[in-house]
Amino acid sequence: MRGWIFDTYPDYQKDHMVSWIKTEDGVDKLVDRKFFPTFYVHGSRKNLKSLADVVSTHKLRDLSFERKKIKLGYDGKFEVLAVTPYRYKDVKLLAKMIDAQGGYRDFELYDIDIRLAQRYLVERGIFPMAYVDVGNEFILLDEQMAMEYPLPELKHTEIGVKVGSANKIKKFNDPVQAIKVGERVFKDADEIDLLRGMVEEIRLTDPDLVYMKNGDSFLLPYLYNRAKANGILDEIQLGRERQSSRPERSGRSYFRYGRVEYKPPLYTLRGRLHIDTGNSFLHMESGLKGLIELARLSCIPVQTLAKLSPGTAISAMQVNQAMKDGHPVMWKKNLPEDFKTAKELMVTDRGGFIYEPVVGIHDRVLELDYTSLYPSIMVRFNISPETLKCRCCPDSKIKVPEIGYNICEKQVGLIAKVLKPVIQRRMVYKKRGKEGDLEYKERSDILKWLLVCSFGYTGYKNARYGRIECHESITAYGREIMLRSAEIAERHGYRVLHGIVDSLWLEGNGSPKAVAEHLRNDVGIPIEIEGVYKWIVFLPCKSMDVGAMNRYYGLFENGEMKIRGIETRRSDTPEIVKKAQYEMLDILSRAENSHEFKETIPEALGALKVWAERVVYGDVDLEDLIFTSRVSKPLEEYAHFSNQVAALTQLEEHMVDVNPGEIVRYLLVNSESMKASGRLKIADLVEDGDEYDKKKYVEHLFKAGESLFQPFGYDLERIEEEYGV
DNA sequence: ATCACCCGGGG
DNA sequence: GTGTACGGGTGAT
Repeated sequence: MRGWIFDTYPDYQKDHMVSWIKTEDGVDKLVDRKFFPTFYVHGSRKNLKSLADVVSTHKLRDLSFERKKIKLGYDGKFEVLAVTPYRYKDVKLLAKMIDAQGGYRDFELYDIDIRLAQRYLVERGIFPMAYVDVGNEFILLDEQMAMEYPLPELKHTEIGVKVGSANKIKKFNDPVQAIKVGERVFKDADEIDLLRGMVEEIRLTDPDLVYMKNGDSFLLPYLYNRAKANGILDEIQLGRERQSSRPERSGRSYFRYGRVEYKPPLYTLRGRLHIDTGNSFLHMESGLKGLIELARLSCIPVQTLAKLSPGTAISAMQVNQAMKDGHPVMWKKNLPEDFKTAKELMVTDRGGFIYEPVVGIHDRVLELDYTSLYPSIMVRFNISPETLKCRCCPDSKIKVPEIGYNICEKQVGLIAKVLKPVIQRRMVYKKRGKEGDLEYKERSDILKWLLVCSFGYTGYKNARYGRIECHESITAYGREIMLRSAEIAERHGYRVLHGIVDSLWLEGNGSPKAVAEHLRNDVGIPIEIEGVYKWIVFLPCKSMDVGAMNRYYGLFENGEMKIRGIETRRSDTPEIVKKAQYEMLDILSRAENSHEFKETIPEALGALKVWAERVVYGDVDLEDLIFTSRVSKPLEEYAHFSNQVAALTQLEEHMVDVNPGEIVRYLLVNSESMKASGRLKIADLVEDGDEYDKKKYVEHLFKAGESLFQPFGYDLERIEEEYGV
């Protein structure tokens, strides 16, 4: 049988691996009962010996002493205890027990926390969506690094549900009103019939992919709950075989980069791929073809990958490379869950190149970006945790600028091995994508995110293959390159207006192409002309009179605008403020230069005044006035009576639980009220004709005007005076 | 003035 | 078993 490895996952009840093979005429389920993961423990000989005695009292498949290359970048072997647990779920349990036994100090554990499917695929030498011949074993008819690969035709459908709730607060207990499966709509019937109709439609149309918006966060748990309430839970089968209605992993709130996030329970389907189109970052960013490309590279099956972040994927690729090189993977407890872009990370850590912006408007500004500066540095200078300050090349000719660390000359580091092909693939895909092929654009887009996040995963001390010295070295090279670039630009007649990490804004009459070409040749890292602005405004901090690093807006020669840091870009800005600010920007976009820009300001503020009038006279869609905000903790932990507290209080009265990290939506009724019900109204309860805090909304509108025009003498006070209603 | 708390990526 | 950026904003105390 020939086909594509469509999905792979462990069955923790039966302790075998399941693969679904998509063939020309259907889908086949394949069970592999011969896969049993082994993990390794390293410690002193004495400790290992006594550990072996303890561990051998447990039911195991195998226990032995072996020699393994546990040090990355070193081929010498060390004695380890190899443990093959009896059951899949015992890997973590035994590891925890052993770790505790050694006082969290005596033992180093390896190959504990690798996704089983990923490990299985790597050990079998296959990968997701690989074309294979399946007999007694997998015979690969495909290459993991191939840039052209055949893919099966995949049938897809989308499920959507209309909830019959009394008000707009959707609850798990509200009955189903209608269900849409692809083009079929089930409605005007008993709830049981609606649910059965959906199941039957899925069975008949037999899709490979099931898209659901908020499938994890609402739809699937809701449908299971309704089926249960109607006593037909066992009939709800949306996959290609029966499965539990319980999620793969339960929901949880967790702390990530200074804020609380909520990850809902995750639901997978057996034999089909469920993709939550509302919650899959990778799918939203790139689409199915991007997901498939990354699944192939990372050995994370598509359905799983759809729920993960780019950082997790890059980390998986590093793990795979280590496994292929014969290195067991050190157990890394409590990895950061998600990614942060190089810009975010670097600006804050003060490691990246920064040239404080010259506040105000500037004409004819050239923006140059190194698209993959940090990944390129890692590859070019071979920066990796094991190559940096390596013992084998103390006199290496490669020395990190400013810091002077030596870098290995003898072997290519893990990070470079992983990133080099990613950079190369991205370049090729990007080119083809620009020629109009959407599939290549999707692939290029997903690899872009991989590259953007790769630095965070190498520089961060908590990352699996992270090392603080890597972080320092990459930024040191980055600064050197950017300073040199600025110098070269100046020789071309430009003046640096602003610079940050990998971008430069230049004012002057040089030739953009000539300077970019010069930089490309001199630095040897791809640089791109982001564009030439007819004009660009760098904004100051509202409180102090210094340039803010990431607040600006400008108009490119092609008519597009680039906007950063102001209200339109924030998720907690009500729609009406965004609309008003967009309208002002739209009016400004007719200005060809700074002179015309300044003449246009009154017209833009006039438009703002119209929005303020609408607010005052009640000529607004209440939906446009809704604030959206994420809550960071449970109600009782808040110290101040903020809008979030008022919203949470009101929701609690309506018996709605909000997990830390989830959002609340509300209409501001009276910002001065110290009572929850007086302060605001939950968005789902808002009705036509509801009153709202006109004064406050007008103030928000005018603040959005201030954001744009503060450098031109229009502060809040003046706008209120001249354009107040 | 100081403290508390939220956002940052894209569409 | 444990820590968690930082600059920029708004709003509460």
